[in-house]
Amino acid sequence: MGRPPCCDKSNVKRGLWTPEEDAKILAYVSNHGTGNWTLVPKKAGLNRCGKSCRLRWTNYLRPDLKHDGFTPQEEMLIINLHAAIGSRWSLIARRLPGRTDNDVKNYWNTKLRKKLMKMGIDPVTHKPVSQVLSDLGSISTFPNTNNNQMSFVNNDLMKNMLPTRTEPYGSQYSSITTNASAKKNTKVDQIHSLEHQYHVFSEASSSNSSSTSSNIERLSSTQSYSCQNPQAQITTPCSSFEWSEFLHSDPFIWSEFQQLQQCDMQMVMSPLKPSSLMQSEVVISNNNGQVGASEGSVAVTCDPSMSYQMKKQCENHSSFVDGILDKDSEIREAFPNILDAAFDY
DNA sequence: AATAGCGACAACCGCCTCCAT
DNA sequence: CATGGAGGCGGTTGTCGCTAT
Repeated sequence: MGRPPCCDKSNVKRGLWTPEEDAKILAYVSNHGTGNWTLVPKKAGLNRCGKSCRLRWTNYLRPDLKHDGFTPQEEMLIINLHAAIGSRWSLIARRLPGRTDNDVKNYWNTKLRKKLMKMGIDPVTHKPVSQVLSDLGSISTFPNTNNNQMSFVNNDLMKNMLPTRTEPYGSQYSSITTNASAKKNTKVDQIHSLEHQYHVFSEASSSNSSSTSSNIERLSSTQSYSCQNPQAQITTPCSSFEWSEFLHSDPFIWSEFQQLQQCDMQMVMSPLKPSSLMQSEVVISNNNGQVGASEGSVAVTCDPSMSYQMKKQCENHSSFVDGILDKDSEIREAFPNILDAAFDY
């Protein structure tokens, strides 16, 4: 037999918390600490569900929480992490001291997602819209599904498809797209290769979303994941995904994140990108221009001058948009009829 | 002044995994 | 071993305050 119910759901207060209720929670936690939340309502004299008490504490009352606005650095970190691991808000929040998963989730939904869409970036895949449309075009013969990678295709996005030049942005995207711009003369198939690698990772991470919290921790293993998402198998020929491969090419997610946290915030803004891009381009530095690579890891270049260049790129907001437009041109050259293609949504 | 529209954020809902019984 | 609640999580809804009309 299981445990007894934590509370009578039909007989507990719901809705916004009063200062008095907050005070009771705070008093209880200061005396007894956290844990065993089912007992908290009774012991603290609250007519609330224990689960509700726990949420109130973790999302609002915890003394280590920040209640001020998100900084640009935090904003960039959220975007970069979302690009890498998707909407694992609790994992993202762990990288942001004083922020909760609810904070991050709300900030993403109310601000960042719209911001990216306005810039012509698909907030799901973090790719330029035209690039995603080309991907969609290539799979347009398949039946419509609930694949979340297509979920962005809505009127709001379509209205904002074209990148604007007014939105300031210093980010990974600046670096990504500047590099994309630098690769202007690379062959189309090389571009496709990079896109494919990115796709493989995106699908691998999204296809395991049901196991949420443990995924990133598992990154330190060399376990091989296969694509479980049927749509992923259709859209990408990913028979399997080697986390070890990804780790060796991505110093950000890979093991020593704390090391990165000691670095300059510009480093934190370094992109999470397809492996072949990462290997030659990621530059990480701290104030001394030094960073130690952990055992068994790929050495990470530390170059203060490069960090400075990144900063300049970030300050130069137009470079990001220019990069997007350059990438756009590449795609349009490769798929001249991309915008004429009929899509099945 | 009234109110519709919107953004921000707190809180809830439903699902999943873990674990006590 | 089976059951069912606790805790954790992401998605969604509700509420409040501000602004435009």
